[in-house]
Amino acid sequence: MPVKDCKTEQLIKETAKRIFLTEGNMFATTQDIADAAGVNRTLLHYYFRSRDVLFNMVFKEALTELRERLHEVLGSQLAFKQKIDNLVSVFYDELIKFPYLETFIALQLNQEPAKYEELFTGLPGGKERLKNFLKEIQREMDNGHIAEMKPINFFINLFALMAYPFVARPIYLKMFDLTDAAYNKLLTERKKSIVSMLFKN
Amino acid sequence: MPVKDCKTEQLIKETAKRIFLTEGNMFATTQDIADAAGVNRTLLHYYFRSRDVLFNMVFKEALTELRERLHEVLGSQLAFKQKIDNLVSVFYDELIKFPYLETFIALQLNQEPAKYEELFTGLPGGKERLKNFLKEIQREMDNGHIAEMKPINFFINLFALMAYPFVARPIYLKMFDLTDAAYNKLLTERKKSIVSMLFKN
DNA sequence: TCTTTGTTTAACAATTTTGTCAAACAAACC
DNA sequence: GGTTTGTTTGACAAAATTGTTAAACAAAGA
Repeated sequence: MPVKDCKTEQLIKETAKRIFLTEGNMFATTQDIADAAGVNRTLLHYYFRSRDVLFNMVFKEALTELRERLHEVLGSQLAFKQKIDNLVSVFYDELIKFPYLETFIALQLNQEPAKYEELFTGLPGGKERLKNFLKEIQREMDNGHIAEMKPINFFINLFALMAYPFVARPIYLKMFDLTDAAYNKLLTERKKSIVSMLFKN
Repeated sequence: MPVKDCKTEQLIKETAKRIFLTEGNMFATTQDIADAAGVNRTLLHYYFRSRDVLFNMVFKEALTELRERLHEVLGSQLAFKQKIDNLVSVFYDELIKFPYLETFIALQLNQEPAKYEELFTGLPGGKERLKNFLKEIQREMDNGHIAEMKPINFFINLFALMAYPFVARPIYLKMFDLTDAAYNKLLTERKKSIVSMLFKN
């Protein structure tokens, strides 16, 4: 018998990830994905049974990976500012790979909340680590390092400044007649300045 | 003959707007929309010919309205800070009505750029007004009122801080176990603080 | 070589969604 | 009342998409 190589299975999954999360094509059909992967459409059903299973697997994997990386950063023993620095780097890496991950999760979570429940409760200690991070934020405010606000608002600001420019890229390309390269340069410059925007100086 | 009342036509369009842009259900079928509007599905085709036409009309109308309102604010003769204040108010109003408008435009613009071309070139004087606003931002930096950065980054920051919390609402509801009411309160608080976040004090 | 196991394919079936059409209907106007 | 014009409906057709099956195929081991 031939060894289970999983090569085709992996190829299909990676292609689906690219189409859904990198290119942001929510409406891609099984045929679209099969074509992009260069395989027969039936293989998609052979390995994943249905489009829905593949769709959810792709999200679950991508979000789990992101969550684990952020979890690690938040749990590190670094100084606050250094921690934020790492967080920006880690999240930027993810955004470059999957700029539409957050958008899709948000849309899906709105449509079928039950289905994605586990994605937010699956990692043990996640809630605690998040709460501790909010406390850390509060401490930094008390120390006068960052402006006074609800810690959760600081958290949202941080992610807004990182994620939004990736999601809204097509709009700003059109709006300001920018090339992809020019926009990428802008994103790189932003990366350096996000931390300084959030801290008092 | 009966007077053309357009009542049903309007009802269908408003319902589609609600489903697509307020509830964020991109996958809604013609049947879904007809059911939500309480009309026969054939009427949707009678008035709009196809799902695609309706889909595009909904976007075009919503975006055109938003663009005109922003255009007006940008063109006003108010002081810079007051102008930003107005902009936040206007954009917040739109986000409450259609939180998913920007997301959808971004996704669609990525998939079929040609189709949405006109939405960005249709308003005469739009580009100039935008350029002037960027110059205004530069002047404020020169005067030391806001931190030094590329004006376009100030622009993106402004919209990131406004729009992202609406788009990512479902994620934060889950992540921090918040009720809709609590999140709305958060959004209201943010509204007041967005301006102060962007300006030196 | 023959069997076993897993992979790939084409053809087919089922389902879902979209789009069409003719007929029924309702209101204004003669 | 009958005509006209626009509206609404159900039945039907077409298209697109998903899912299934049986058979061909390939590689490894007895």
